Amino acid sequence: MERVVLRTHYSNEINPGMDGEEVVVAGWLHERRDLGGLLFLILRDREGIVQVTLRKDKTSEELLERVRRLSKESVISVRGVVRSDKRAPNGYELIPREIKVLNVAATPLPLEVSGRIKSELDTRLDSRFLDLRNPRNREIFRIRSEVLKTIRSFLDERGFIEVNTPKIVAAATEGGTALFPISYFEREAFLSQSPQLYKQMMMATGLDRVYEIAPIFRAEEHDTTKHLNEATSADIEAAFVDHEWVMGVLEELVAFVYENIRERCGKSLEILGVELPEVKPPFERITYTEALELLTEHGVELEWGEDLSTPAEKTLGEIMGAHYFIVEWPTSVKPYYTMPFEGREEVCKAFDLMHPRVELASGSQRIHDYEMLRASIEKHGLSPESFKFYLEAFRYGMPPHAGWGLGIERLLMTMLEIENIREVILFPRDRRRLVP
RNA sequence: GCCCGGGUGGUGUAGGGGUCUAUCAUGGAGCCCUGUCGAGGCUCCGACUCGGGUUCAAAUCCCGACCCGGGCGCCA
Repeated sequence: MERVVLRTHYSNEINPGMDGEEVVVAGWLHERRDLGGLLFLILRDREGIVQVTLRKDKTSEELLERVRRLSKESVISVRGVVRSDKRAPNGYELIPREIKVLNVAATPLPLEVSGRIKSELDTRLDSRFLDLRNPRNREIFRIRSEVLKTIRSFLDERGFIEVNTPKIVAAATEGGTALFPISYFEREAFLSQSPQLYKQMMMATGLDRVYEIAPIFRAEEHDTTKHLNEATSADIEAAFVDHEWVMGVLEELVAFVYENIRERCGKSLEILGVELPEVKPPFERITYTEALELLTEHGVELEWGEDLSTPAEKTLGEIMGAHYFIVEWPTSVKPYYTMPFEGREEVCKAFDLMHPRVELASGSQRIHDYEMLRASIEKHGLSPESFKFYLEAFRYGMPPHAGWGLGIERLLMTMLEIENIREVILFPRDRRRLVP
């Protein structure tokens, strides 16, 4: 049986030097320009566009008829001969020998794929598959893929082991954020808000350095351009190190991601119209108390012990102007597993990595002493009983350890200067949106 | 959840008591055109979120619902 070839080349694999060669390209009918005796079809694939040129006097009536009324965004495969011509886009065009119509697109389209008429985000998300045919929107996801690869290779290089922890968990273990309850056979369970407890338990195994890139679920009813109810978190945890060490990993990672994306995603960045700034570690560090003083100087008053409000975060971002760390947080605003400073228990070894626009990551050195952790859980008004499975790991030899969690969507939106976080995730889940 | 703004053809918009038989662009249907590249020209098609109210008259004003955007809150 003969194999049907629907594609031999992507559009970017063809050049004017291939004049006379036969190729098969496949994609979507981006545009049709009928000049009467001349008909141009613009085919779009993942890598760009190809012009297919049909001359009325040199093309069979049958072929002309097939494409003349073909709707935009229909799927076609074109077998044709490359013809070098400087009048054509990219310097070449295809003279078709055969055009297969693989699927006809219905009309009218729910949005303008060309991007000539900008649709609202809501309209775009309703027809996300079409929205992502627009190169500008699609390239975000190429970069996203490259960012994830970069993070993996960076952490692999440093001896981290990738792990997968459960996303269905037994209880609202950490307190704080709201969880999504689900039905788990005869019991109630929850979607995991963070791999925190499990990655810490990994420190009691001897795996030493672990990371996980996975979804996190938060049932908060936030309604902003920087929150999602299902997001992606890159988490690390490392044993025999302190918070300073993991901060170093974090800032070097962020800088490496910028450098790598600049190097490997030049074309995508160009399509997005983004020029990545130089990001050089070490990032500036300010203590929580210093942050409050800075804010006071700029007319934003906060009580010591309060978490930063959105306006405070914005003002600080304007002052700092680049990535920075906020360190030495009040112990009271950070979770129970955070290690306080010895001798001044009111502050702890926690840090937030900030981009001028938004918080990117937070982490800390953890409490590794069983009794201390137990006491801290109680102090936070939580019950050690419900943390038994976690606490057990601290009874039989838990090394000192530290870690952080980095929001992938936050990283992407700040890197690519995208206003709404929903744009950097394929199918965002927010307060109102569950479909598609 | 609170505050502010909004909902007009498939998409994006103009219009803010009668002049609306509702503007423009894009799109769709069709015709013309041999070098388009946001092709061009001509013809046609297609809309006032829903429910109540005010008024001689409502896309326009009022009330409610639903939906959208922004700001905030919530969120280690």
